[in-house]
Amino acid sequence: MFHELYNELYKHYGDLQWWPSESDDETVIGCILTQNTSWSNVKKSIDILRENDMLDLKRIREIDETKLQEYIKSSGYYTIKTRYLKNIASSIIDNYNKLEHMKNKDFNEIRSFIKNIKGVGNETMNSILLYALDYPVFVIDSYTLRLFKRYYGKEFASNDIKTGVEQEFDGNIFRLKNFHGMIVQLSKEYCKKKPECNKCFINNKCIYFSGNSK
DNA sequence: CACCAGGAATGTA
DNA sequence: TACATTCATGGT
Repeated sequence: MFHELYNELYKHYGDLQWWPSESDDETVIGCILTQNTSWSNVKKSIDILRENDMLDLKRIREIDETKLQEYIKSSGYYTIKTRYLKNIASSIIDNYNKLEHMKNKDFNEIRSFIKNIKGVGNETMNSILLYALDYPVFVIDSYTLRLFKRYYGKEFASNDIKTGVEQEFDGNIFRLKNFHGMIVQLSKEYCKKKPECNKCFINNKCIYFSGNSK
C-alpha cells in the first residue's frame, strides 16, 4: 500500500543517498542542528565545524562551549543546541566510547538509551537510529503526515504510518532511508508558496505544499 | 512586514 | 493526554 507512493517518488528522484554526510558522527551532529531549522542554515554550521575539525563526537565533548556556540550560530537556537551537542556527545562517548559500538546491538537497549538523552526527541531519535546507526526504522515528520494525508485522502496516526511502512519494507534500510529523504526533497522543491505550482508529478495534481494551508 | 525551516523541553490543565 | 510557549538564525 505504501509502496505506491514510494514508487511514484522513486521514479522522479531515484537513489538520493540520504543522509547527506561524510561520517556517522557528522550525521548525529546534523540531526541535532537541523531541528526546526532549514538545511541551508545547518550546512553553513557544518562547513565551519569541518574547517575546524569538529565533526567528531569526542572533539565536541571537549570543545569550549562559547566556541561551539560561535561555530553553530547560523543554525539558530545556538545556546540550547550547544548544550544538546555536548550532552549527546558525552553520553555516547562515556557509555559506548564510539558511535560505531552502538551498531548491531540490541535494538531496544540502543533505542531507550538515545531516547533518554536531553535534546533528542522522537524524530531526532529515529533519524539517528536509521541514518547514523543503520537500524530499520521509518522517520516520521510533519512533511510525512501532510503528504500521506493528501496522497491517501485521509488522516493517519503517525505510529500507524511508522509501523506500516516498517513492516511493508521489511527492514530494508536502503528504502527506509530513501523514502524519508525523497519526502524531504519533495518539500524543498515544490509548492513552497502556493497550492498550485503546476509542477507536482504525483497523480498530475498538486498534493504537496508547505505552510498551514490545506 | 509575516511566515517558515529536515523539533524538543517545559509548563499548565 | 492535549495544547501553549520558548528557543533564534536566515531565506522568501
